[in-house]
Amino acid sequence: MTVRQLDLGEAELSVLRALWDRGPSTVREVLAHLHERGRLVAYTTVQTLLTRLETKRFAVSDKSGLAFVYRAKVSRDRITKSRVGTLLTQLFDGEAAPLVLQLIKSEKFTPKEIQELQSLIEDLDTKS
Amino acid sequence: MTVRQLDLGEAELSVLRALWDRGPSTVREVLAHLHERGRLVAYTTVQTLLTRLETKRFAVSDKSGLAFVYRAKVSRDRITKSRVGTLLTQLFDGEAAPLVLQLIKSEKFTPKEIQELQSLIEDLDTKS
DNA sequence: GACTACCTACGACAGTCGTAGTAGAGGCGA
DNA sequence: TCGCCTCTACTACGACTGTCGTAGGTAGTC
Repeated sequence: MTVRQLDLGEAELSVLRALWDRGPSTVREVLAHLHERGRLVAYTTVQTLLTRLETKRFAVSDKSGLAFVYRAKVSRDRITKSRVGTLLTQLFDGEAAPLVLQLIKSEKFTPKEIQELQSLIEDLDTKS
Repeated sequence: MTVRQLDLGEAELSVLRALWDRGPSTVREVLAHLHERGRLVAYTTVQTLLTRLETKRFAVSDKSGLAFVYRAKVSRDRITKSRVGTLLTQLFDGEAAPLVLQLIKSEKFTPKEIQELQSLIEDLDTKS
């Protein structure tokens, strides 16, 4: 069946990110934002993507001025969680620990981040 | 352009996982494996997916007996890293720390895992 | 009023994915 | 040998995605 309704393509996600980063924006503003980070798409492409985001209920639009202003309707956190959850299911049998371990082994962290990690884990430790 | 050659669909990934889990397998064996975990696809669907995996160089086949035997050609680790990398890029600007923090906050860990995390982080700490 | 610039609506198109059917070859038991 | 079972090769097809082009409205400007 493939009912993957909570699904965002990569391009759609980049547009949604623009809305998260900029706040409510017009097509043109999103376009500029994308161009700034090297995604050289056409105006109408962005328009299509925003329309699709709206169809999928990830964004809403309202026409206050001349052009429609789009606003994200899902939080970054929600999408993030969903994506991470999918990854976990698909690759780690839903277990978070292996992923965390791998990340810690293979990625770099600043001392500050390490600090933060440490205190978080100590919290876990005392709670359990 | 969208040249995302290292891309696997969700169904393709589930087949690849079967190869990782079972080792070299025939279509029928993969099919049985998938059925066991509730993915009720048709024989020919699995066949198509395996063919596609081979086309994309994620698997190889050889006909030793009656049927082709497929074998994963990429490691679980490689795919995992690539997937995690994509996620990081798309949602966390490539930074691992925010993801780790979120995972630690929102997921559950066993005492043993916490232990392991702790010692890993201490290692990081002394290295930096 | 006509020109120009910008906006939206809609259609299109190719590539990917998930899913599967059909045709035909090869082996094996009756 | 005949028929059946299983396997492979091919084809198909709809949904989804990424990417745009064109047509047509609207609003200042000369």
